[in-house]
Amino acid sequence: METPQSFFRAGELVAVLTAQPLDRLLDYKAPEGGVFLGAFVEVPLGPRKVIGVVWGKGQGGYDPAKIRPIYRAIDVPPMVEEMMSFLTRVGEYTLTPLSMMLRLATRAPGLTDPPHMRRVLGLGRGEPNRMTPAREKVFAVLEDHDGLRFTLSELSSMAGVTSSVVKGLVKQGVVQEFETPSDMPYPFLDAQMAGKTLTGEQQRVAQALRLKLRSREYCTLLLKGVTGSGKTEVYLEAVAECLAQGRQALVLLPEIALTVEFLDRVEKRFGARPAEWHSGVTMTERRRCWRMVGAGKAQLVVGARSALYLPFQQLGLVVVDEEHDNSYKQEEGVLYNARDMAVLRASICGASVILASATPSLESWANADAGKYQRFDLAQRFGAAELPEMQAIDLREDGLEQGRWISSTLAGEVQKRLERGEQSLLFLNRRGYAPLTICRACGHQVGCDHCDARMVEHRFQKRLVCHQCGETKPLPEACPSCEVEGKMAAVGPGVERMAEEAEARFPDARIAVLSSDMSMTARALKERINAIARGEADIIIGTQLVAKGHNFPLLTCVGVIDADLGLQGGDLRAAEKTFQLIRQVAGRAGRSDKKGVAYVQTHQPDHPVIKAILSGEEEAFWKAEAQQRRMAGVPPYGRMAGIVVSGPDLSVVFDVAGYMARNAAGLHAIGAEIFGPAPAPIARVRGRHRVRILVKAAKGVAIQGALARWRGNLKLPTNVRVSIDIDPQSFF
DNA sequence: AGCACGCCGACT
DNA sequence: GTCGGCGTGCTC
Repeated sequence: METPQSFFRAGELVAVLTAQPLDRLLDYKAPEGGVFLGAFVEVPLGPRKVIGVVWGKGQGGYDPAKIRPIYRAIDVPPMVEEMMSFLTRVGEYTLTPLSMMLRLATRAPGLTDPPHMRRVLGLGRGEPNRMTPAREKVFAVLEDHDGLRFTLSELSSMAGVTSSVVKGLVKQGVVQEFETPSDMPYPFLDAQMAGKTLTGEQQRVAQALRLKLRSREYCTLLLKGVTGSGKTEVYLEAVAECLAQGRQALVLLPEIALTVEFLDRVEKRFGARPAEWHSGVTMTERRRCWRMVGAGKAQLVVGARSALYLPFQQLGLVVVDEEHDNSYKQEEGVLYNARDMAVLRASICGASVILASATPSLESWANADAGKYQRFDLAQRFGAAELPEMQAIDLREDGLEQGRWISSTLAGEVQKRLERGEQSLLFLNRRGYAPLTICRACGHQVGCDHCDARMVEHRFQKRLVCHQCGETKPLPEACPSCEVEGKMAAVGPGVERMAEEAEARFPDARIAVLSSDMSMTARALKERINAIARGEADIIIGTQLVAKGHNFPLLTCVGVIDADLGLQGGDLRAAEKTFQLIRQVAGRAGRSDKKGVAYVQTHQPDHPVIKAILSGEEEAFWKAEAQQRRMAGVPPYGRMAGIVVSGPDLSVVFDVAGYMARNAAGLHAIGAEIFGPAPAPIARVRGRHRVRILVKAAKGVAIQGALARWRGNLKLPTNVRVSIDIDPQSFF
């Protein structure tokens, strides 16, 4: 039955939301045949045709003579009301115009195209004029796969003949061309297939998750499991339950590199691969994914944060794996945290959320502590009995030589592993060769011309690279400032320089560097990691890439080169991030039956965070950290917003920001505090100066309204932009 | 976002 | 005199 509001007859006035940055709805006339609420449509806008969604009944108030009809409805199922309300709520929360939200939800290629067809070949009629051995092979393939059809390249490679053989047969009509929709349905995922045998603990947690799914009511579950405890196997049971209910499931991963391994696991568990959605998939594949999800025909999607905006028809479960990972925070365009928006989306459509991590974010820990999330712990490691032993190496005692970063104690431990044929991992969260290049004559530091960042030397590429904007330039022979030649020097270590030191110290060892800037596809990277995991390297040198969920069964020694690195900079989350990262890296050691040890090089072994890392007393760490934040009134015990004012002229930008800070009565009225303006963490990006204001309010206060009015009242000079980041990731 | 309209500097 | 810079405003 059509409810009165859900269908509009031809000629009726409807409000359409377009993906143009208009920030309001436009009225159109419903087309011939009418349209449903939520229908994806093409509408005329000025001289163009743009995509839109029927958002409700017409608002009126616009010259009726100028109202044009909807051009046509697009051949995809209408947006469900849950999705419309999700986009509205995310927009309100993040202070993003609704049109921009729709843009996120329609980021699929060829949405307005008619269904793509592709040419496939099957058995035709009659006999070929002449039978040859090559032709026989083609017929053999077609007859073996009774009635199945293949593309030209599939058929010729399966038959082991060139495509011209097949083309010749097509010409005679004995092999026939057919048209078939090119968006292939995804293979069926069999939720009834038996999974891996679970341990008692895993089974108990899996069963609890299944029961939660069965209630079909919104809930968020925090699944905390130490590295190697089988978190994935456990939440795949929840996925199985969801699929068995006929609902769709979404698994979010923080990094593309993790998807390949995850796809394999899904295939083992459900007999086929799920849909994939992230920046690495091809246009055709994206199109297929979006359309199949919208048609309710993709049972499971594995993807990056933007997969949250896919047009699910009946979403039952969202898993946010490695939920503490800060790459879930979108830092450009629409500023949102995918972990939090996953919870919002699930709460709107009665789905469950599983937040999985070995080292949960303080936010999730606090929500579980407050009873908002239900927490499940997997305490036991599968196989290996315990977490690696943690040992501090006090760099004040175990001194380092100039230009060296591996202490003699750590070197000795690595040497022992080499002799035993075991692997060692040296962890340093810094890409490139050296983070800083200075002139020994005048002290000049080489910075990026467009940003405020220092250029990082990448010796493999023989260039300096800006990690902010990607700009590169050759290593200068002479100082760009004083022009003295041959005095440019690399200062500080990056992974490439660590590799150099390791090669010098362990000349016979096979050394592999794993860093996120190695331009590799996800598959190639996974391939390399697998090769290393099989034992094709003795010493692995890596950035935080290695902390994220890869298994190295032969690894028994982890060396954290600089545990103090993350604690500098005074960021609010510095302690939490350092704690999580080092715990994650340490968890790489001793996964199979061999015991692992993690050596943590530090100048401050008595620092509370370093002590918590070493002792492994997580609950104590969290309680202490929570207390600190509660006292400071910062997230998750207070609300924050970061306002970045940017423009090409620094003094104009500062004037605007200063004016904003002084004229914020509306914010003071709701009890908010204002800090700044101060230069933003990265004070210049691509030629634009950035100045930051921080707004802090009590937890219960909805600051969006006041912020929106504050921004709305401004008359900004041209070229100056103001962006508001609710719940910013970094604070200073 | 695009695209047109419109008002001021350096060219044929 | 005009070509074209991009600031401003509009799109149902």
